[in-house]
Amino acid sequence: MAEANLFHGLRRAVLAEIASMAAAGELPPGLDTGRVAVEPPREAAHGDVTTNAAMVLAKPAARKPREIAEALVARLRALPHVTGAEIAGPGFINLRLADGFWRERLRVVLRAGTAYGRCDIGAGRAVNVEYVSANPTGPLHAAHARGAVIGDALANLLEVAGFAVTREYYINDAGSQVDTLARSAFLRYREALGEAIGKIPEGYYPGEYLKDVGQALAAKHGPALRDLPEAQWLETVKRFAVDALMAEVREDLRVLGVRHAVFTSERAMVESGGVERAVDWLKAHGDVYTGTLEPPKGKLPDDWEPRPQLLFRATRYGDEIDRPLQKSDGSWTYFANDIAYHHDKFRRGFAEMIDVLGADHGGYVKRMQAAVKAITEGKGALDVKLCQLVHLMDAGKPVKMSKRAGTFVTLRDVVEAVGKDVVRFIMLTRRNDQALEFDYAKVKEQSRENPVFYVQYAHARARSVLRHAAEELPGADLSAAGLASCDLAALQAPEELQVIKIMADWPRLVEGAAEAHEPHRVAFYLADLAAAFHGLWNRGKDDARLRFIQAEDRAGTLARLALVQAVALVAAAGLRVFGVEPVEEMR
RNA sequence: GCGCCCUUAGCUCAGUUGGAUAGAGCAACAGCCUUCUAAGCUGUGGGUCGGCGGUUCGAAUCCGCCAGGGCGCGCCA
Repeated sequence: MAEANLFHGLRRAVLAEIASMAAAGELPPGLDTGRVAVEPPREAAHGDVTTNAAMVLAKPAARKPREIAEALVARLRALPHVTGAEIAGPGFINLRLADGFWRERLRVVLRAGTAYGRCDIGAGRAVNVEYVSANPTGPLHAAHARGAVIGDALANLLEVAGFAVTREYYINDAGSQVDTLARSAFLRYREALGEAIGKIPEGYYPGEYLKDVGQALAAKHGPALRDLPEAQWLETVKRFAVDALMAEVREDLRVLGVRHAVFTSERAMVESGGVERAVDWLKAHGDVYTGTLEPPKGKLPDDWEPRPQLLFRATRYGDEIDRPLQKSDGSWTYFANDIAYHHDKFRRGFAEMIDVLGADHGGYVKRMQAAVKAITEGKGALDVKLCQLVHLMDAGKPVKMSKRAGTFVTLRDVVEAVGKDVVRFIMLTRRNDQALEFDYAKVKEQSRENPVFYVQYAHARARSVLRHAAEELPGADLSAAGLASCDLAALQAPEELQVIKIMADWPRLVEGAAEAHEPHRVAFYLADLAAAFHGLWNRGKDDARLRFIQAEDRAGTLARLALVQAVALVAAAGLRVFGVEPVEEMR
């Protein structure tokens, strides 16, 4: 089978020519070619392929870029499929490839079918992607959807790139927030037993959703807990409430189409001695000491007093200050627990870890990366994807939310309003570290400006043509495999070749996006593919020769259907990375 | 006050890990189309890449300082 990423082969060909130039004495031997890039040029006008080889080699070879380029371009011109090679700018070499070469790429797409774009840069390495990890103190709200979708799409992308991915959710069920949850649930329990509880006091979770938990507690325990001192009901109620809310969270995630393979309980990890294990490990490596931190610069916390405490030597691993592991009451800080959690991930075989977190964790990244470096002796790597805010709008007006009043828009509200596929796609139309505007009205609009619609429409349009063709050409094999072996000579128009070139770039895009951990690149790719396909379609309006189905031209029709089939395949492959169902028709 | 992230066309955003004359969609302007296969098409104008320095063949991209916005700043998670 032909190599999916055609630029790999081209790069090898360029390097082979460089080697033979060295052998012929035209270049010094043993040059480092690591920085030689062979890629599509930014501008289509510059040809199909560009390489910076002459410029990169100029310095080590002590030659002028253009001199090297002259010699190299003559050799590249002789390569198979190369129809043009020229030197441009400061020493770029631009290549043009034969139309026939591109037509053959179409067969590569069709033969690979739904597997087109898969690659093996991951080589089966284990990667742990942790995402959502919201506190189990309430239903997921709209902002959680972004992290959920980014994490899920990134996991899909890494799978396509050949990694062994584990999707993980960290349940923060150990801290004081779940104590607050338990007290709030207990209040609702008393309410369910008929007591008038009045206004929910400050410091409790006011959300209506806790009424159900209170009802369920009352149904299970009757009045048995009501008159006990807190110490005797807290554990029971906490566990019950956390379980109930995690069930809600899982349901929210299911509605969004997000499924984690592993749920790790912070509490279970702490109770099993995970923190001691991790801290002892750090102690043994000299990364823990008892010391007193300088007060933070600027405004002091009201109750600041210098206090010796157990510290992690984060400065040794690139952080600004050393970080506390224990609170004043001797219990572990959240950070200590998180070190233990990442230690645990590493022990489970994950050297590569990705945490998808909210932007409010920004100040936390350096210390966690320092900790991962320490706890894995430099063998592990942690990438943190911070997700910026989502601004919910409706027709340009902000949707009102108040966390204090407990009136926030839930994830489920959003999914019910526009559908999971729209939520998923839109959440991926911006880089994770940029704020995103989510406008109910705009995301449902059926227009060029709405990328979900535009991309889905391209897929639906392609599928529609194939359905139509099946009626026009009874008995023809219009499957991808069948069309892969038809005569493609009719594909001559620049618009047709342009669509093929974009599809030929899909494997390269997957590699780059997977390496950079940037699923949003897929959204922009799909929009480009859709634009080229719609453009081709529109050209068929004025130029009948570009219409896909032409009764009097069976061979040409089959060739164009091969193109259409490939567009459907690639669009579907991209949408599946997003966990979005490609639609057969627009409704 | 300190740290992290962000700043690209009037607006919304890309920019392939340092490449060429910085791109796309809206909006604006100028035409076309009014019916086919499915909710239009073509063209034009628009930029100090927040600012100033530095690194080098080459910077939106890397480094330093400054400005503006967001987030965070021991005993919240």
